[in-house]
Formats: sequence, C-alpha cells, structure tokens
Amino acid sequence: METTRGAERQRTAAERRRRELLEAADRVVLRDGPQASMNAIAAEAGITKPILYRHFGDKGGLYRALAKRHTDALLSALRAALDAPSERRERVEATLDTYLAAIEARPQVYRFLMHPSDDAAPSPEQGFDVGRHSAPLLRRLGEELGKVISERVDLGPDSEQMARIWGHGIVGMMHAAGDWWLGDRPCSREQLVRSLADLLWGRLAEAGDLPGGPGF
Amino acid sequence: METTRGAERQRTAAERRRRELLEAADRVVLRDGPQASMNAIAAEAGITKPILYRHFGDKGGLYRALAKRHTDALLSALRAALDAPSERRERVEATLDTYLAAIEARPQVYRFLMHPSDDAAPSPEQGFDVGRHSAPLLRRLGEELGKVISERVDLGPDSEQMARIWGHGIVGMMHAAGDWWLGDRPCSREQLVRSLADLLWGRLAEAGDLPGGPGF
DNA sequence: AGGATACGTTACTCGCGGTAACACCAGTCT
DNA sequence: AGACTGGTGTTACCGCGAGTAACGTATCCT
Repeated sequence: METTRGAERQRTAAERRRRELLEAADRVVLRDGPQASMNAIAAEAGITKPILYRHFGDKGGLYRALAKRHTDALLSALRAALDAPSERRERVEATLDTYLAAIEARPQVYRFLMHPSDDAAPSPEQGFDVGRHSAPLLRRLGEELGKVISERVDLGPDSEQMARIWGHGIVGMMHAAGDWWLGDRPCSREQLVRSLADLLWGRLAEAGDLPGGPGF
Repeated sequence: METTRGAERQRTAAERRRRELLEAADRVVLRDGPQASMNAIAAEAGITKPILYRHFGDKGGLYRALAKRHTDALLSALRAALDAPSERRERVEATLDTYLAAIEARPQVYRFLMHPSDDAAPSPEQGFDVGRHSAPLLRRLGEELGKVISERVDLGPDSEQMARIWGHGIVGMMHAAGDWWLGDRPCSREQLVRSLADLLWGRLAEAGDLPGGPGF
C-alpha cells in the first residue's frame, strides 16, 4: 500500500505550489498595490483564476496567507529588539526604530499589511457589526506588546488590563506617527524615535505652559 | 436682467438638494455600512444613480462630502474639551473621554469615518504611491492636536516638530486603543481613559521591573 | 417664441470576484 | 490491463457594482 507515501509526496508538492503562487502574488501586490486583481495575480503565476481559488478559497484567503508571511517576519524582528539586554528606554527606542525602519525600507509591504482587506461581514441582522477597523497586524502587535508589558513591568493592581491597554495604545501611537512621517518625511528617523520615546517618558506632563490660553 | 437673482435661487436650491442627498446617503451608509452601493443610496433618495454622479462626481466624492460633516462635528466637540479651563491632565482626560464617548455612541459613524475609502490612485508610474493609509479623519485630528500642543505647551527647541509628532502619536494611541476597546469592551470607559492618561503621564518610565527577563 | 440650464430617466459598458463544466494526467486498487 | 481517484489545468459563464451615454422634460431668462 503506497497511499501514505504517495499522499505525502502530493502534499509536499501542493505546498511547494502554494508557495510559488504566494510568491507570484507577492510580486503583483508589491507592484500594483492591494487592489491587484485576481486575474493579474493568476497571470503573473502563469495560470488562471480557478487555481487560485482552489488553493486559497477567495481573495481574502490569499491576502491573509500573504499577510501572515510578512507579519511573522516583522514580528520576529520586533521581538528581537524587545528582548535586547539593555535599559528599558533603550529597548523602547530600539523597538520603535525597528518598526519605523521596516516600514521605511519596504513601504509597499507596509501599505499592503495595513489594508483592511474588507472582510466586513455583511451581517444579515439589522445593524452591521461594529469594530475591527484596524488592520489585523496592528491588533496582533498590540496584543503581543500588551503581553510583554504585563510579563515584565510592575504596574500594581489591574496590571493585566492596563498592560493590554498600553500595548494597543503604544502600537497605535507608533503606527499613526509612522504613517504620517512616511508621507511627509519632516524629520529624521532618529528624531522621530526620540520624540515618541520622550512622549512615553512623560515629557508632556513635565512641560510648562506657554503664555496665552490654557495649556494642553 | 434677472440672471443674478435667478442663479442665486438655483444655487441655493442645488445646495438644498445636495443636503437632501447627503442625508439619504447618511441613512443608507449608517444602515448598510461603508460598502453601501450607489444604487442603494440613489433608491433611498428616491432617484437614480446619474444624479448622484452629477452632484458628487464619483463615489469617493460622495463619501468625502459625507465624512466632512461628521468629522467637523466630532472635531468641534473635541475642541470644546480641549479648551476647558482646568488642569492639563483633566483636559487630556476630557478629550480622550469625548472621543471615546463619540465612537461608543455612534459606532457606525465611527466605522464609516475610519474607512480608507480606497482612493488609492493607481499612479501610472512604476511603484505606486506610498503612505496615506490612515483615514483622513486621523490625519486631521493629528494635525489639529499638534497645532494645539505647539501653541500651548513649552517644549523647548524644535517645539514645532515635536508637537506635530506628538499630535499624530497621541491621536493614533487614542484611536487604536479605542478601536480595540470598542470590540472587546474589557473595561469601563473611565478606566480606559485613566490608563491612557497614565501612559501619557510617564508611568511607563516610573514602573519597576518584574522578576524574570528584561523589563520592557 | 426660442434657447440655455438645470433635473430626471433608461439602458448600456466594463471590470472584477467567483463558479460550473469539462479535459488531462499521474499514480492506486482490483 | 482497466476502472477509480485526485490532483492540475482550461474556457466560458454569472452577478454585481461603478460609472456613462443618450435621450426626454420642466423652468426660467432674453
């Protein structure tokens, strides 16, 4: 009975094929942006649409598979920065810098990852579902950072809750500032990193008011 | 010569019509979500598609007009909180709370405003354009807050730059935390507001390490 | 009256996501 | 050998939504 070995070989072949398709999709998405059509991707892979659908179900499936690869890569880079053996402030700056360097180096990947992917389930019942606007990447980063904070930082009672809030908040801060910076490039990366770290280090609380009206 | 008076009346009539169309569009978008079709909106307004296109150019135009109304409303509410005559910390908390209360009260509006609206210009030249992932609302809030900070807070040299960075960063923090909170509702709004303000007030820098591994 | 300028319609094109139906070509089971 | 299975691949189609062309009609100015 050769079934097991045969099935095995077929499975690995299918997986290789899948990887090839993903790489083709990657090329197209990085060239045309997130609105790349399934036709274009299929053409790039040298095949036709139905094959893509057999492998990935629908466009969302393909995009999710594609996103996972890049997300994993970015996440592991961030973890490395987060685990460096140094002072907390240095680690925070290193993490911010790693993220910003990544989106600076490959803005197309960044753009793709931030795409909401429109998995908005049309939810039949009146009143469509609410939240989940954020890209899955941001959710994941926020959760991950929350976990790290709660494991390592002493926040007193309700530590768990606060750590998650901070995780999502910090990630959001990093993302929004990064997105803005990437567009206008008003300053160097170092300066951006330092300013954000300063913000997290409470300089807003310490700063004095300027004359005229209430201080923020 | 009646041209001026006639033109005037026509213009105001057109504007009233436009407002009616926007209100119809509002109803549909708030019911069906951002993927509402132009057909549906036209039907709700009791007319047909071409009229919408005459008034707004394309779907993006309609959505931009729609977004402006809500954005302006939210922004004025935030300004009020930001201008209250009290301590800085209180004003910050009030502003956060105002934003969160708004997205809590009308999540559909929130969802619509955060929709990227896919104005991704297919930019003919190789390498499509990069940034501008964030919703226009966030950009605007970030700029606005940056202005307020730079006007009121004394940040020393490079104040302008840092204020803008902080503006976008704080808005991003608020948004990401709010989005996550709106989905899972893991705590009360008060608690969320206090935690975020604590974060901005430098509690991350002050907190001690927890045993085991490097502290964040 | 004559003509411009709005408002409104029907009926279409075009592109995209997704699918049905069919063909082919391995290896496997009897 | 010959039937069966499961993978790869195709062409041709459906449905739907954005956007447009062409046409008809009321209103108001000259």
